[in-house]
Parts: sequence; structure tokens; C-alpha cells
Amino acid sequence: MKIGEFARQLGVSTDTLRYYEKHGLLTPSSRSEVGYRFYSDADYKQMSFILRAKNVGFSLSEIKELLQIKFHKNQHSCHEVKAMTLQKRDLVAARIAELTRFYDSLSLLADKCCGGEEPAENCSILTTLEDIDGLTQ
Amino acid sequence: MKIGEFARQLGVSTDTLRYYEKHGLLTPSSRSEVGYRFYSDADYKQMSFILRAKNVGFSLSEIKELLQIKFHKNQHSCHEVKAMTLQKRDLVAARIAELTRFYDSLSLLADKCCGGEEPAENCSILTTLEDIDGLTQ
DNA sequence: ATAAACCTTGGAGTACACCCTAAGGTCAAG
DNA sequence: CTTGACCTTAGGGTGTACTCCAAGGTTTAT
Repeated sequence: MKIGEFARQLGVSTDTLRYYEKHGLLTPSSRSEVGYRFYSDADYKQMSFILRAKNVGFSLSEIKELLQIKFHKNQHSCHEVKAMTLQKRDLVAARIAELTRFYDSLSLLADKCCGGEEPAENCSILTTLEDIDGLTQ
Repeated sequence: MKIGEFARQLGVSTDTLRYYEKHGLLTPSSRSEVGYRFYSDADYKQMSFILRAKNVGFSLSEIKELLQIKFHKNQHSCHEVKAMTLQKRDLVAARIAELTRFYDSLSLLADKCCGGEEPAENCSILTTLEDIDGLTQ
């Protein structure tokens, strides 16, 4: 699949794909004789992985590290690969925990608000927000 | 509290604090006669809120929107304020769901890896990663 | 009273993650 | 066989979120 079609299917720009290639995130599996990029199904899977990771807040360099799990298979032992996977998993767990605190804060705010048509000036949601950090520690 | 001490307590730079002020995220509650910024306990709470939000992946403009819940109290009805809070909460919930899928993927990877000292070449963790997107749909 | 450690504004520089344009080569349809 | 839709590289521009001066004023300790 050429870059244009590949980009369309994944909802990104061709510029983004060239940028990712330049920065070592996704190299198309082959090139035509005149140099056109050709993307395979495996490339599609990898790009989906990259986009999902980006969506949950990983930076491109973090994603590159995640991909190292795959690319370093000859240089590293199972033990190292597993350790890295678990370390990344812990990072994800920490982010989930923080987001959950945030979710609880916003739930608390919503619960405390009457939701009526009057101006929000006297609504407890506001004073609650002021203490949001205290409430969620 | 002057900017230097405030920055130290929160683990940010004074430049960051001035940047946030310029972009409407945190205006110190007062200034000295010669113009020194003074930060209050309320400012501390707000800054903690900002940092927590940043930590879980909100951009500064998203955080500014979250803070509008507080600042728009006179212009908006309880209903509007509550709707906005719930909308932001849903956004957080979606992000948690995605991260959870990610967590599960990484768990699966770790479970499938023997973790031994041999090269990872033959470890199932690698082929699993190649299918990670399929596995977590 | 003067040095060190603070503070001010303004503006320039940086890293990340794109996005756009130029100048040109390739390919399929009519 | 040419038009239009593709592709190439190189390089410049943009928005976000800082980060780092420079030039000067203030405060505190000795």
C-alpha cells in the first residue's frame, strides 16, 4: 500500500508518516524501484499501536522505547525484555491511578452541584473545586 | 510567599509560574508595592490542581477550561457548570478505559514471557507484541 | 555600604510534533 | 501523450510549553 492510501486508512497525514519514519517509529517494509514507500499489514498494526499509545498520553520517544521491546529481541535476554515490559506497565498503572483520582474529583463536583437554572454563584460545586486537591489526596 | 519560595515548594521554575500567569492559569493573589508577586494558600491549591491535571495528560488550554468551571460562576447557570463538569469527567473516563486496555496488553505480554536468561528471540512476548492491537480490540 | 540573593520585564532560544511549500519525478486514464 | 493525481526530498513555518538570558531594581546579611 502506498503512503497516501495508508495515511487515509489510519487517519493521519503523509507528513506524519514521513516524520515517524525519520524518527525511527515506523519504517515502511519496502520501497518501489523509484523510491515509493510501501506499507504492509504489519506496518498497519505497528502504526495502530503507535496511535493508541499516543492517544493514552505517551510521547513519541516513550513509544519508541515501547517498540524497543520488539526490536531488541536479539540483543536482550527474556529477563530484560520482561523487566522492561513490567516497568512500562507500572508507569501505565500510575497514570491510571492519577486519572482515577481526577475522575473521582469531578464526580464529587458534579454530585455537589444542584444542576438547576440559577446562577452558579452559590453552588457548592465551586467551593468544592477550590478544595479539590485536598479532597482527593 | 514570594515566587522563588513558591516555586521551590511546588517543584517548578519561576519561569513556569510567570508563563502560567501570562497564559491565564494562575495569577498570584497580590503584588508588593514594587511589584513582587505574592502567592497565597489558595494559589498553592490552584497550582497543585494545575500540576495534577498536567500530570494526567491535560494540556494547558484544557486545564484553563477546567478552571473556567470556577471562574465562570457568575456568567453561567448551575446546569451549565454541571454539564461541563460531567463532560470533562467523561473525557477522563475514556482516557482511563484506553489506558486500561494498554495495561492489559502489557500484562499479557509479560505473562507470555518466560523471563529467563536466554536471548529473547524465541520468546512469545515478541510475537504477541506484533499482534498487540488485535489482542486488545 | 556593599555583596549576595532575591525580584522585575522583555525578548530570544529550545524541544516536540507536526504542517506546508517548492521543485521535481511517476503513473494511470482518456 | 498529456493531464492530474500521485510520489520524492529538502527545508521552512507553526503551536505548545517551557527555558534562558539581559538589564536593571529590591532586600537582607555582614
